[in-house]
Amino acid sequence: MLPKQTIKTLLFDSQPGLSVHIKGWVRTFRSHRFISINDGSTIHNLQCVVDFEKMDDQLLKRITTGSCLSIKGLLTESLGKGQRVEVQVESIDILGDAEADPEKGDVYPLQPKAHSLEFLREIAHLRFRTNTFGAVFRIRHAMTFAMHTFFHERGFFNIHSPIITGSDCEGAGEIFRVSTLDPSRPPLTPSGEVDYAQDFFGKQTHLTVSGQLEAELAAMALGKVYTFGPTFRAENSNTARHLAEFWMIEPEVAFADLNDNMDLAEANLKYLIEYALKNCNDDLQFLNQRLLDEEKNKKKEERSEMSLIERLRFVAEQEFERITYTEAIDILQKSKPNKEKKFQYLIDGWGVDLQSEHERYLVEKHFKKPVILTDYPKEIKAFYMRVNDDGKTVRAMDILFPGIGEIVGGSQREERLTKLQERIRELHIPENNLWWYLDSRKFGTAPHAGYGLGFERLLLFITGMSNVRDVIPFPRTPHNAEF
RNA sequence: UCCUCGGUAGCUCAGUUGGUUAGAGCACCUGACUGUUAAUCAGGGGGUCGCUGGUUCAAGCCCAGCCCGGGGAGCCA
Repeated sequence: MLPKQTIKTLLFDSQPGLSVHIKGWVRTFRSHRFISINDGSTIHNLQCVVDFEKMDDQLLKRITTGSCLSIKGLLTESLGKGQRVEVQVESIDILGDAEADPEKGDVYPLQPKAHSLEFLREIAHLRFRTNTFGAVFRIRHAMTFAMHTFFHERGFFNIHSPIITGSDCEGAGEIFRVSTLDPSRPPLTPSGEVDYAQDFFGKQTHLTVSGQLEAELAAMALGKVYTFGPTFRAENSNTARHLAEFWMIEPEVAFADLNDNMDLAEANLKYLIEYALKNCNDDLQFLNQRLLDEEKNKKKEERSEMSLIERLRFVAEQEFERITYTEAIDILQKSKPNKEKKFQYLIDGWGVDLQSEHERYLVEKHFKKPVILTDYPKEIKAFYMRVNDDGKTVRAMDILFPGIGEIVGGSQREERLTKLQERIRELHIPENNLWWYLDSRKFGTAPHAGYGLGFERLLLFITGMSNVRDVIPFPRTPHNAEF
């Protein structure tokens, strides 16, 4: 039976004298007397005190780190210093043992000590039970909830864009094919190619790389929409910022221009940060301390100027710096590292794409706050972005965050049919695959804008973790789909 | 995919110019103690040194290939 009480309510809202029935997992068992138990409702553990002289010795021996217990007892004021209340144990049922002795079987791998994140990644099925990942995934939930709240409060409608799609048009990277054909003996056409007409959908299909194009169609009727779903990229990128399966939020707004788009994105990010500060305080305090402890091992020069929580407050309060690509190139060209040739890629003129080192310089050294870059050269941006009157730049915007880089990428969309077709031809995109998208420009087209927000990158910033593989429960990366 | 660093006990790591029986802390087992906060104290068990091949009288250490992981880069969110 599900207990009515959680450790969270017992620790913070309950008074001594209460009868307690609690179920949870043992974190530590000290001095044969103190069981520290956690049920996931909060990062804090409940201390359960047993009178070992009255308890069965065989039962006590089975109370190991990781085992699952059902405990009945009385809530009392704590005699010790670490907690307000504790439970005087009356009875214990062991719901699940966790072996600690290697001679008796497979040992529960988590110990009451700090483990490396790399080790925990290899036991992703158990890492939920650590303080760090408990905090991270409670915050991930809170951010999911806050994301929907943010858009709902502003009159947006959530659109479920398809996961399997038949259009390979955005050029947003390599795709994962979806097929039910037998890979070893696929049906062939007379000319010897794989005959996808006989495949499940009667054509080639793949996992979505973005819900944007579908969201644009919905925005041309519902006005303000957003998607929030998984996205798949089969790119062989091995970095702390990339996943083969990640979650993206993509708002799309009719009658909005690039300035509206920037306003929305900035408000969106600040709302989430403020929500976390307000509602995830315990977990953030823990992650804050975790980072401080980690920094103690670093050299002074490598330590960050602000703690996690200070950084969150700072970004929530700051106006993001808004500059054009052209202005950014100017700043970078005149910058010290460019003049002293410290950049690996020197900025020698207008038109080149910015590298990570340049984005970091702008955000972390020059402005020292989030930066929104706009109006990039059209050559380095996607076909659907609205061309400016200069004919050279497009109404694109990227939001760059300290320590993370690009967290948002968006644009005002090209709503003029002929201009859009021009761009499609310039980039040699097969137009007939996009007939449904072009229809939105044929029939009642309207100016509109939107962006994509990488959910895991946002979580990196909010939790202070440094690898996206540690903010998604089961990361999918090249050569890794174990769980 | 490229560059770079690494892989030694269940975990975190040390291991000297190649040289006898590969160490420590935590975890585990036995005992002591009992209001602890990753409890403490004493004793004990635990190793295919990532894999394969090579050099050498001798390889954890040197060389080659492969596998796995971290960091950085590219691609991007």
